[in-house]
Amino acid sequence: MSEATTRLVRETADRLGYQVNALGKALREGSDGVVGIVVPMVSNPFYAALVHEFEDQLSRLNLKLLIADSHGELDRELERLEALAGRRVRGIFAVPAYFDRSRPAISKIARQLPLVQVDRRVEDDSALAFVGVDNADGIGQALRHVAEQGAGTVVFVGADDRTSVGRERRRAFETVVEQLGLAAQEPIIDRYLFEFGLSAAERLRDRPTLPDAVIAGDDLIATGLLAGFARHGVSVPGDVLITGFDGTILADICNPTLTTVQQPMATIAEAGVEELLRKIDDTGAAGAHVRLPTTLRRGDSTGARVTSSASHSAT
Amino acid sequence: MSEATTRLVRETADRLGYQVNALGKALREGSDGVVGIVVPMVSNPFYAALVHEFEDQLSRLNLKLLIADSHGELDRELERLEALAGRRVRGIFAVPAYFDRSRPAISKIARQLPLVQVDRRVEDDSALAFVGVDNADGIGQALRHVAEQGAGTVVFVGADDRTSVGRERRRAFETVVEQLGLAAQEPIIDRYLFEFGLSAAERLRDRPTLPDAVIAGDDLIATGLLAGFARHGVSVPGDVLITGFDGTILADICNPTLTTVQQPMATIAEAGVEELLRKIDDTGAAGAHVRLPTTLRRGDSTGARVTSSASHSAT
DNA sequence: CTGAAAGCGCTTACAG
DNA sequence: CTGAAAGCGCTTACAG
Repeated sequence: MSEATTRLVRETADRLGYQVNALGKALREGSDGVVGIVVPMVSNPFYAALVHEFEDQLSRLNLKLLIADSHGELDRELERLEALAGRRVRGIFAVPAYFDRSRPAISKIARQLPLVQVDRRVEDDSALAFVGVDNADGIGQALRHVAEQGAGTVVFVGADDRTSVGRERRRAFETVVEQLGLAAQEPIIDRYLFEFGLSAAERLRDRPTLPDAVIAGDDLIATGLLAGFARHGVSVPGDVLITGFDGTILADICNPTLTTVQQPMATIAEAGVEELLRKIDDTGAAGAHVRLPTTLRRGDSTGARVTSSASHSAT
Repeated sequence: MSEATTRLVRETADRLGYQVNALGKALREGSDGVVGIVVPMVSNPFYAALVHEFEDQLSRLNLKLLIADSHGELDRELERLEALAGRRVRGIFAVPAYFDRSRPAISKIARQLPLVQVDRRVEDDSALAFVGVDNADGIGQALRHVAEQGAGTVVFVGADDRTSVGRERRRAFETVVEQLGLAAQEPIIDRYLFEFGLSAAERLRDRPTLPDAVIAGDDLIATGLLAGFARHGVSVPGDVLITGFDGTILADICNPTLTTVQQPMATIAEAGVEELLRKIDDTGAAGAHVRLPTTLRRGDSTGARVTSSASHSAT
């Protein structure tokens, strides 16, 4: 076929506005260039950032991202997973709504197509791939930091055991508190919401004694605590120290800025995509569990930092 | 066909894990139950919230949402729009990256399938549907409010004319300032980023005189200004008042809380879905332009509110 | 090397 | 009322 013909065909196609029908292509080829992700709540800045990173990684591989929101509800999660599977997406990233109750749905879908759990996992998931952070070590970093800042009495304000993340952070808190010989007040447990942090601040203020430091389950709770304490005239870090978890933009926006356990969002997305590609190449591949390290990101909520010039002159 | 047979078929299908292949269904039917949305940045809390509302509205109609991120870049936007069109989605919601340069891509896609512009629009778009807020009135609400709080000199810190929202808010600022007889300092113009607000605060502090109030182009810029002023010891609302725009969760999280122009996210999604359904029903339907009203949401960044009990006793 | 046919999984319209 | 055929748009494998 001559070059001229090729050009003519292309030009005519363009002129007529021809566009490949991705549906026909996908049907013929068994799947198309779409990957799905199911998150509990896109409006949580952590998941928004994570989705952003995944979208970025995937677009380099010419893959599109279909985003679904489970609202953290079991039936919605199943419906979303089945909708994605029914569309024969190449693979699915899932942040399970529940540690225990999401297991059947996640396992079922994982039997049908490549699936990688992200951030949270379900129980007995040795056959399933997972990419997330070392939550226990993250909480350890936060606790050691406030201990160094002089905190003796601490309290955990976080989420319940319904999610793997909730239970991992909560248990790590108890373990590390003991290791460090700190005193722990009764924890306050609910959900990852700003409003919860707000009300938790009130409950803490009403206690006979305020703890020296509050370890929050995530940045939303931490910023809620910050706002709640501000309303009630409790000074942070003057009266109490606060740490968050995730390292979202919220930590910059609040005042004082928040000390938080930084999750490596870009690396999570990279590792997640890598795992998914592995599963796509070899459907029988065992599910690897990837635990990435967190880093402590210091803000002003755990005490004013010694400025670098001052710290130099002190040395 | 007997009931027993029906049941047997269903049970067997279930046992074998049969699942309708949405691809075949879609190919046969010409389209499937998927709607696409292209936003400039999912990690902007405003767009995250908007996506959340759209997802909510659509799921009631059994429609799935395919989310794409243009990063505010022209080529990426075109690529995403074409990918969605190639998949023969039912329709597309688009937040155009540019007022002028996005026009060809948006128009082209809109000729192929139902498309509704959301939040931002392109120029000469009388044929295209649009749903957004009355930005001019929103800026008016903010300016009248700071004027009532005693501000005489004001400044606009917002985004440039590349987006319809940027130009609408900026021009409204100039118009209303004149109407109210306020004095305006030289505006500072860049992009909708927290970091920009941060640097703008520094530039304002370095001016010979601080304005009485800063009208920010959105909540990200406003919270950036807040954080920037806090770092440089400028008191808000003591030394300067600040207003935001959007009404995101950021307005609650910052300290002081932010007075902001609240966009009715849920109503925008409702109206957007309604317009899209109209276009789907009647492809030739003229593109309606829906402008929804904003409301002023008062925070502490424009002066401590008189508490309701105090205001009652004062009356 | 070119061109026509087969088939992905579905649903609708039609023949029996 | 039941069952087989046609066709959505694509790509791959095969016949000419």
